[in-house]
Amino acid sequence: MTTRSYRRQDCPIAYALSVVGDQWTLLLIRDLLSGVHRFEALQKKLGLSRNLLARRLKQLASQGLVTRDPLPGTKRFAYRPTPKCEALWPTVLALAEWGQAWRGNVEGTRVEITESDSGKAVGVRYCRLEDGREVAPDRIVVERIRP
Amino acid sequence: MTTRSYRRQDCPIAYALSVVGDQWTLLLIRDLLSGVHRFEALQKKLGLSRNLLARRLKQLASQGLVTRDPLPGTKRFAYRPTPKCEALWPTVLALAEWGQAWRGNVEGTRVEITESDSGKAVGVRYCRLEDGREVAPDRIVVERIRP
DNA sequence: GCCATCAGTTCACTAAATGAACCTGTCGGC
DNA sequence: GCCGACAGGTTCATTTAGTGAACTGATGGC
Repeated sequence: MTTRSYRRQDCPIAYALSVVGDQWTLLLIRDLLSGVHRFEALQKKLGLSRNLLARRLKQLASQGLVTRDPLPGTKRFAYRPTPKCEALWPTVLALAEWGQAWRGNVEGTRVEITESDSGKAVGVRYCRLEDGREVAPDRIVVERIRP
Repeated sequence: MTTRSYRRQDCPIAYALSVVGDQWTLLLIRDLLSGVHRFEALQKKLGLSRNLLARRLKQLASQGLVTRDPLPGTKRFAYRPTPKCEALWPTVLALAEWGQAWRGNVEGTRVEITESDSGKAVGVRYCRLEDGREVAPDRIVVERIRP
């Protein structure tokens, strides 16, 4: 990736954006996470230039977000998300919730999150780590701690 | 903003990224949300060109994420986040958590989320909407519902 | 053997970001 | 009432990044 000036910022958000913060990467990750693993399929689904897709995949591989696995018996490949990539699910879903809530009354495709066994609706929220209870947005405090 | 091809995708994530998905916007929002409201201060803190900052602020204003309020008695302005912008807190904090967890053992600045009255640690997690109980990541199912 | 598909690469072109200089208005000092 | 500093921009030349089309080369099905 490029050496943007914000990479030098000492901030986990800046770090995260230096890895996944360009125009296509989070959309690419959305598709990798939802089971699209092949070059052609990704290119067709996203509509970005093959050129750039190849570059992005290399970058993601070099950052440890995807692996490039040869499909057995062929010369073809599957790009599979690693745990580092899967850990972006909450980010992607937080974006999806925001998009749904604020895109106006466009009746488009929705993203629904449910609990696997009960089928009950789930959202990306704040939780106390201690006991897993939800905390309302107006009761949270965000601090930056410098080492 | 530009008319990138992914804007035409019918997906709330693509919509969200069409608004906040470029290189600087989420970093800009991080600072707006943490109380930096002035043009000069934002430019110095972020280090992006004044040029581009002016453009991004206009775009964010036109999308309803910030207001440009004249400061009383002066010809100066404060850029303040609207509720639409504040609704991006979970996205920003999910990115921060990911950045912290995966940037390797760099001992840099951390972002800590706590509950205001108890001071207990809080994280961005999945919660059942019904009763606000945390749901483990391996028990969630994500579906796209087409209208 | 032939055409289609997959996984790229190369290249010319366009769009966007960068960095520096410039402009205007205000305030404070003197 | 002149000077410098600062806030909040705009303009412009240069650099960098993204786009789209064409090309390569290996497989695979029939």
